[in-house]
This record gives sequence, C-alpha cells and structure tokens, in this order.
Amino acid sequence: MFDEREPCYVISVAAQLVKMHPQSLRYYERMGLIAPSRSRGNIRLYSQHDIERLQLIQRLIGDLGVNLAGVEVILNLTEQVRQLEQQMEQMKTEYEKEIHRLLTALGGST
Amino acid sequence: MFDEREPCYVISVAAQLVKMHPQSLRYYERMGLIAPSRSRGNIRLYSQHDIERLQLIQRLIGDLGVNLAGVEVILNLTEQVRQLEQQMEQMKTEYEKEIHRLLTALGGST
DNA sequence: TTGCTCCTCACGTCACGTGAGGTGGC
DNA sequence: TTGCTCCTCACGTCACGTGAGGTGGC
Repeated sequence: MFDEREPCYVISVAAQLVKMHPQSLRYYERMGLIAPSRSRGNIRLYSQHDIERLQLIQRLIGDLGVNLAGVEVILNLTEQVRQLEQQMEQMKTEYEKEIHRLLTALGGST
Repeated sequence: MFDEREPCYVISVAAQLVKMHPQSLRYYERMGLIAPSRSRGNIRLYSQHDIERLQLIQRLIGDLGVNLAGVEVILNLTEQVRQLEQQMEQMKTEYEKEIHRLLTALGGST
C-alpha cells in the first residue's frame, strides 16, 4: 500500500511537482501554511499529502488572489465544511437505521 | 419593526459606525465586497445589514490580515457553513417527527 | 453658501516572492 | 568534489489604504 503521509520528496522535487519555487515552499513553511517533516540531517521531506496541500494553496493564491493569512482561514473553513458534511451523512444513516427498525417492528406487530 | 435591510446611513455615518475611512468603504465597494443601495441622487445608503457585513470584513482584514480576495472566499464559505448547519437542523427535526409518528403507531398497535 | 456627496489620480506601506550569498552534510 | 541542502538578507512588485483635487446636488 502507498502511504499518503510518507515523507519522500526533497524540496527540489516537491517544487518541481507543484511547479513552484523552492524558496516559496520555504516561505510558506515559515508562514505556517505547510509543515513537511525533516530527515535526521534537517532536510525537508514532503509527503504526497503535503503536495496536495501545496496544490490547494497554489490554487487559492494563484487563481483567486488570496493572501497567506486568507489561505489559512480558508483551509480551516474547508475542513469544517468537510466535517459537517460527513457528520450529516452519519446522522442520516443512523436515523434511517432507526426508522427501518421501527418499521420492521410495526410490520411484525400486525 | 426595524428593517435590517433599510438603507439609512450615508457614507460618513457608516464610516463612523464602523470606524473606517470613507474611502475604504468606496474601495471595498469597487472591489465587489459590499453593495450599498443608492439614493435617487446617487448617494450611497448603507443598511444595518451592510454595517454588520462591514464589521465582519473589518475583523477578517484587521485581526487576521486577510486580503480582499480572501474575504470574498471566506464570506462565501461562512455562508455555506451556516446553510449546512441549518439544513442539518431541519433534517433532524423531520426525522424526529417521523420517528415520533412511528412510535405512536407502534404504541397504538399493541 | 456650506458641507456633504461623487469621482479619479497618486503616493506610501507592507506582504509576497525570489535572487544572491555564504554554509554544511550526503 | 559536485550538487544538493540549509539559512538570512535584500530588493522588486503589487494590493491596499488614504490624501488631494476637482465636481455637483441637497
């Protein structure tokens, strides 16, 4: 299995993957937007998950013109939306199960 | 009754209410963040709802350092979260009603 | 008329990005 | 050693905010 969180790309490779300047990646890290892990030799190592986060950041900055402070807020809100949707789906499933149970009981009692 | 949407404040009053420069209010309008109505004489008139939106914008810009592009995205996402929460509440109410109906039917059938 | 409004132009400031320069370990 | 990495400093550019200047209608 491929692990999304496996730190595997050094900064030059990561930069190439997302078509950004290595200095920009360092800058985003300094601003707290991304936190790649480090090798024992203090070399940054980006995971696939980091790459996807970088691509999202890139879209927000490049296409929409959002600044870094905005990116942070937006990523949090996006996560909040994702959680709400998931929570809603779960709630729905549980209610449906309960209704099914009641319907069965009702059917059996007649 | 007080109408939230009633256009009632000219720009100098609106600016004073939110403690911002009138030019900033004009700038935000030009950037599409706020759209006060206008009098027949083309004078901007801000409603209470506009004032509250301005205060929200102010917090995003001043406290969090978000730029105008980010404010737009964030206001949309915030609205999306609000709608999701409302939708969830509504769904819950309907399911509860259905369950209550079924429980009543079940109680009556024994 | 006075004090507001409208608008545009222009400048200062700061965030962002990135090149340069010097360092050190696979 | 070579080519990467690390870091900091410094500069260019652009978004944002706001002052100035000239206009017009309650």
